[in-house]
Amino acid sequence: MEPIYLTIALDTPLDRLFDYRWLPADGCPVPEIGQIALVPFGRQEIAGLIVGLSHQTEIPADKIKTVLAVRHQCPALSPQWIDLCRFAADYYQRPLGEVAIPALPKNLRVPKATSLDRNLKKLAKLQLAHEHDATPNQEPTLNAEQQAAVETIASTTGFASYLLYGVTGSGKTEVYLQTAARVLATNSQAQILILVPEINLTPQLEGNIRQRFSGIQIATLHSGMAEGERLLHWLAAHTGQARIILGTRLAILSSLPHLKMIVIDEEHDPSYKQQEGLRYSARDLAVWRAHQLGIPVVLGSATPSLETWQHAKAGRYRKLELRQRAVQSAVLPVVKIVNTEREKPSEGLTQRLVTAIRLRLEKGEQSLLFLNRRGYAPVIHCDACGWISNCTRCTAHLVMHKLDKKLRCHHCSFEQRIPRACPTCGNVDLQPLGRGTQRLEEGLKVLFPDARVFRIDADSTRLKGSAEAAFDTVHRGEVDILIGTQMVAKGHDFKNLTLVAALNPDSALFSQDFRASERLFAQLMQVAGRAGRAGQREGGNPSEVLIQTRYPDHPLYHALMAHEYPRFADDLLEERQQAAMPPFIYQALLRAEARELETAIAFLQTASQCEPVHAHAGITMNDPIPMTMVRVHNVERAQLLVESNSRPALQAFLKNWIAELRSMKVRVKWGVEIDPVDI
DNA sequence: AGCACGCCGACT
DNA sequence: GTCGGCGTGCTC
Repeated sequence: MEPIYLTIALDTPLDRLFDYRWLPADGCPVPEIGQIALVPFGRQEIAGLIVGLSHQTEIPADKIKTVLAVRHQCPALSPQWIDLCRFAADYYQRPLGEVAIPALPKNLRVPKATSLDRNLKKLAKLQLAHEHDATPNQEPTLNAEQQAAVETIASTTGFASYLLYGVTGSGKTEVYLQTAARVLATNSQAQILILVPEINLTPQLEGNIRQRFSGIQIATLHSGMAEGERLLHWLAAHTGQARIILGTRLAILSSLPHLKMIVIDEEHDPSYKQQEGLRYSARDLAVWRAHQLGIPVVLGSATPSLETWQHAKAGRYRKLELRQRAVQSAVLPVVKIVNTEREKPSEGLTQRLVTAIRLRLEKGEQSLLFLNRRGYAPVIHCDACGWISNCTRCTAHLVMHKLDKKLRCHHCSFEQRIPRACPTCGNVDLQPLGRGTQRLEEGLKVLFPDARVFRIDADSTRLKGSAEAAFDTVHRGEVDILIGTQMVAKGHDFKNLTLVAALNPDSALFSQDFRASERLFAQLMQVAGRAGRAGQREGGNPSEVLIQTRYPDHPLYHALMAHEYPRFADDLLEERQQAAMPPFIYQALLRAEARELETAIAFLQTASQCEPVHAHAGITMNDPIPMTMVRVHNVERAQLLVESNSRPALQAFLKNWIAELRSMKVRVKWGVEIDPVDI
C-alpha cells in the first residue's frame, strides 16, 4: 500500500504548511482533514491541524517525518471552521497554523491524550444529565420596540447584521435572550454564540442565561478558565452538545457546527480587539463568520463604535433602536457638569460633589466615584531638586502604592520600596503628585469618617474570585461610597446607586489617539448607566451623574448631558471623513522594536522605501515615528502607519511587503497589525 | 517562535 | 577548568 502524506498547519511563524508521512497501523483509520495530529517538529513534538491528504509530496524523502499520533477521539474540525481560520490568517497576514492551533484548547495539543479522554467521558455524562429542552423559563413581557427587534432578527433568513442600539436599561439583554429562544425553537440543533467583553465582570448575564434556559447545556469560554474545564466546554461546543455558548473574544474562534446566530454585547468595547499575538477583532470576525454561514449577527451597544455606526448609516447593518427604558419607572440619569476651573477641587472633590455625596449618605443611597487611575499617586517628586520617580526601563513614571510601600511601574514588572529620601539630593520630603484611587479612598475616609468607603480596582481584586466578592459586597448594600476604575463601568447594575461622579476624565479629550474621545464617551455613558436602573423608587428623583471637568463646554460633555450619542457620533464621523481617517480609510501598522530607537527607525525607513512600496498603487506610506511610550522594559519602539482607501489594495500590498520584510533578515523585532485601534 | 549549536568572557 | 551570554541556523 502506498504511503499517505498529510499536509499539516503548525503553530510557527514560518509561512508554509508541513507534509508528514502517515503509516497505517492495526485498527487505525485513515486520518481526515480537520483532525489534530501530533508530529515531530525540529526537536519538539507539537500538535498540528490536518488540512490536506495526498499520495505524493514534494518534500524529499530524507526530510519527511512520520506522524506520531492522530487524535481520533476528537471529531474533526469542519471545513467551515478551517475556512474561518484561513480567512483570519489571510486577513491578519499570519500563517494558518498560527491562527488555528492557538484557537484550540491546550489540553488538545499536548502529547498525552489523558485530559481529552477524561473530558470526553465527562461530556457524555453531561449529555445524559440534560433534558435537551430549549423552551425558556418565564420570559418577561417585552415592550413594543423590543418585540419588534426580536421579530425582525428571529425572522431573518440568511445573513444579516443588526445594530441593536439602546441605552443602558433599554432591555438589550432581553432581546438577545428572547431572540435566542426563538432561534433555538426553530432548529433542534441550533447553537447561539453570545460574546461579552469580560465574562468575570458580567456574572449576572451568565446567571440569567442558565436560569432562563435550564433545560439545555450552556458552555462558557474565556481566558480565566482552568485548562481541563476549558477543554470540556470547548468540546461541548465542538460536538454541538452546548446550545448556547457564552464567551469572550477568544470564543469567536471556537468550533460551532450548528451555529445559527451570533450576539456581540457592548460591541464597541475595546476588549474585542486582541492586543497580542494574532491581533484580531472578534467583532469583525463575528460578522465574517455570520456571513460565511448565512446567519444573523446582532451587535448591541448604547454607544456603537464609529465603524458600526457608519455601517448602519450606509445601510449595510440594519439599525434596531430601543428608545424606551424597559425597566419600569426607570428614567435616564441627569448628567451635570462641574467646572473645576471655577470650583477648585480639594482632595480631588469639588464642594458640589461633596454635598451630593453627603445627600446620598443621609438618604442611605450609594455613590460611585469613577477615577481611571489606580495606585496612590501616579508619580512622586522632590521639591528640592526636581527629581521625579521615573522607571529606568520604561518611558513612564513609577506609580506610588502607599499600602505596600512600593513604587511600581505599570508597564514592566519593576518595583522598589518607596525611597526614604530623594535619590539625587537626599531631601527627605518627597511629595506624591496627582491622585489615584488609593489616595482618593484615603481622603474620603477622612472627609466621611462614618461612611463605608470601598475601592474596586485591579489592585484590590488581584486574587482570583475577589472581584466577584467585592461586587457582592456592594450589592449587599455594605458600601456607601464606591471608588472604582474602569472595572466598575462594566456589567454590574447597582440597585441602590443614585450618584455617579467622574473625577478627572479630561486627559482623553486631548489624546494623540484619535479614538480616545469615542472611547471616553462610551466609558462615561457606561459608568453613568450603573445608576438609575432598578434604583428608581416610586416618586424618587432620577439618579445624578456629575462630571468634574476643566472643559465644561467640550462638545463631548454636552452630548453626554443631552443624551445625544447619535449627533456626537455623526459629528465625529464627519470629522473622520474630512480628515480621511477610519472608518473611511483602512490602516495597517508596522511596528519595530530594538535596543536603540535609531535601529527601529532605520528599519522602518528602509521598509517604507522598499520595492513593493513602489510597485503598489493607492497606498499612503507615512513617516516612521517613535511610539508615544518609546521605551518599555528596556526596548525602544517605533511605528509606521500605512493607509489606503481600498481594503483589497491594502491587503495585496501587505502580502508582498511582509514577504519582502521577512527576506530582509534584520536585527529588529517587527510585526504588522491590521486595523490597529491604539495608535 | 522555539531550540540547539557554537564560540568567547568571569566565576568556583 | 565550567557556566552562560546571545549570534546564527533550522524546522516537513
